[in-house]
Amino acid sequence: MSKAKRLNEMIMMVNRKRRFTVAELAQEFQVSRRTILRDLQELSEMGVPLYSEVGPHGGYQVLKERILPPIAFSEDEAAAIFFVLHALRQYISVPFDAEYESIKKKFYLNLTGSIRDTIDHMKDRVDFMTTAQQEVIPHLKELLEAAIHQDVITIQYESKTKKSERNIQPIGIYAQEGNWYCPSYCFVSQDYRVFRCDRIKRVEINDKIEPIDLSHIHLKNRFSILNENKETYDIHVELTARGVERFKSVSWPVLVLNKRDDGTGYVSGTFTKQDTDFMAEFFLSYHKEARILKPEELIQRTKEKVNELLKQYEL
Amino acid sequence: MSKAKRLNEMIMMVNRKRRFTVAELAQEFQVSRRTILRDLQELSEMGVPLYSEVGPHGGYQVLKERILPPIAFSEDEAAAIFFVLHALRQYISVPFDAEYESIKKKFYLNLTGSIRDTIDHMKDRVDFMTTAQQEVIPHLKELLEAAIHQDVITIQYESKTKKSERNIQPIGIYAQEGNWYCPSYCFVSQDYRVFRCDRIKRVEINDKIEPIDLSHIHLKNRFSILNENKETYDIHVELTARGVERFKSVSWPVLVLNKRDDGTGYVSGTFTKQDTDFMAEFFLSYHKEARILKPEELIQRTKEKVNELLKQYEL
DNA sequence: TATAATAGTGACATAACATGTCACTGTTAA
DNA sequence: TTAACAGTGACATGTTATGTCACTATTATA
Repeated sequence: MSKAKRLNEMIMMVNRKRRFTVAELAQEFQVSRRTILRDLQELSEMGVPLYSEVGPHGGYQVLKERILPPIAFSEDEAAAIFFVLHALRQYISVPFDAEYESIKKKFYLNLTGSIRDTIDHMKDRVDFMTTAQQEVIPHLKELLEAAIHQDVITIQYESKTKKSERNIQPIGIYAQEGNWYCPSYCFVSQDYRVFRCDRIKRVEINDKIEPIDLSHIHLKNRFSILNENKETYDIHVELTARGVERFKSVSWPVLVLNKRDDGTGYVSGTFTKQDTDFMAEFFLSYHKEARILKPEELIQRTKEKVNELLKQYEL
Repeated sequence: MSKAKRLNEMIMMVNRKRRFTVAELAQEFQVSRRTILRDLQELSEMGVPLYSEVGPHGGYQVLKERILPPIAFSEDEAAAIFFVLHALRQYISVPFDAEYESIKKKFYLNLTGSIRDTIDHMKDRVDFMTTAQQEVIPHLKELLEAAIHQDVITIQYESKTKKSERNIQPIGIYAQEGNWYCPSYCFVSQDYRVFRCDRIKRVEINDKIEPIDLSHIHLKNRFSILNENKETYDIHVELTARGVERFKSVSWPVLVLNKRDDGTGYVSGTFTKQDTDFMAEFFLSYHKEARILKPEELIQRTKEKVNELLKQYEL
């Protein structure tokens, strides 16, 4: 095996093993200890964060910030990565600000001339208008990591009215209308709750509480599971062709858009009682393009909303 | 200089030069012609798309799809790239589907063990709820490229009512509410127009028309420039604290949110006459959380809208 | 049509680099 | 005290990279 190939494979191997000894690698790669020592020194110089301890139970360790073997991207791929990094960061706070900068730097070092200009110009030529105010969400990364590793965490949560401390186990994170939310199992209320991530002021891993098994629940299926014991309504809303167009840009997992051949359509599905207010306001904003047929409770609530509007505009 | 370093620099050099001869490179890198030939063969094997022609004015050329020198990313950077690629594609159609697949493949080949699992799990743990229907927008990439290179293109545009063919020069592309839009200078109407990208059915570069100088206009400043000659209204809308919260997730360049210490605030700015209808519906959807004070035309239009609602809900 | 500019190959010597071996130093847990 | 580990330096040897040279082949253009 050539040296270059051996080094690449060595990066992957040490990343996988985390701890290893020189003799061990010498055995695996069928080269001498001396060669492995020289290779490890080269990896260090390349940026692999290695650390060694002598003595029994000593050996090498790879620290955090492990690096991958070098990858050659095409210019189009580089442009795609820049595009999505730039675009998504415009759209919403993402938990990777430091990484964005370092990725940018690495690419810039390897780009010359026209492609560099292309990428520079892209910044002025792509925009995301529905952007929320760019407030940094400090604990988003920790929440995502807790969701991935299924850790229990202790958070301090500040809702509009009160502060509280809770132990939760995140299911995932999702973005909606420019905000990040974190649906989780809450050990305090012993039920599932959705937390708005910018209101989570402190996150600490809590290894005293045993995580519950959420492996079957993730973001795609949580609605059907979590709504099981709640009071729900069946909904039916007729949409004009324009209404259909508009509804297409919304997608709630619980509401389904059914199109007809003539362009009109209707919304069906179920929603929980506590969302009645939201649904009333939502379909009211469609004006003539939406007509609620079911449920009666939603129609009633909508009428009340119109009455409130009436008063405000003194007709 | 070591061979590895020379090869990396050679990738960058040939990418920059596009056309070159063997003797030229031999001179620049201070090695023999024979070595350069061997190096170029290696680059070819590494995937650099080289093509050569013999004879006077012959030489080497790099074809499209140029590749960059290999870059070593950290695992965190790889995770960030995966996150944004995955997230943005959930949110909206992006003109980089092929690149997404090839980037994924390249990373997967270089990932092992835990980090691979982390990335696999991320897919189930991150979601974007405001996602538009995932309709592929066929010409988005060409529009972006035309905007970057300031090309004039001929498009076929299908609005709700009619089809037309136009020559336009794109300023950029932007995403709003799950749709892509392309503000451009239109040579047919001799004015700036915004086109919805999914209604653009054909794109061809038109090199017969000379591009106009749009270099001073880009997405960030186009509103102030383009609205210069249009009839506009000054707006003032009072918002409650809840209204402020809600308005934060909107950001139109022309409307500014002014916050007060008590949490309430107001919206100020200007909008064009033709947007009156949209503004009326928009602030109506805020119900009690928004109160329009200016302009009179907008208040009037809003009252008409409420009247229409009245009829629909038969109060 | 001759010429010069270009790519490309093969063979060989030599230079540079990579590897293995070995004898050694140093640290530390058990 | 011992064994398990990292680490170094020197040197011989094996492998790869490079240069040189003599060659072939193609093609634009003077």
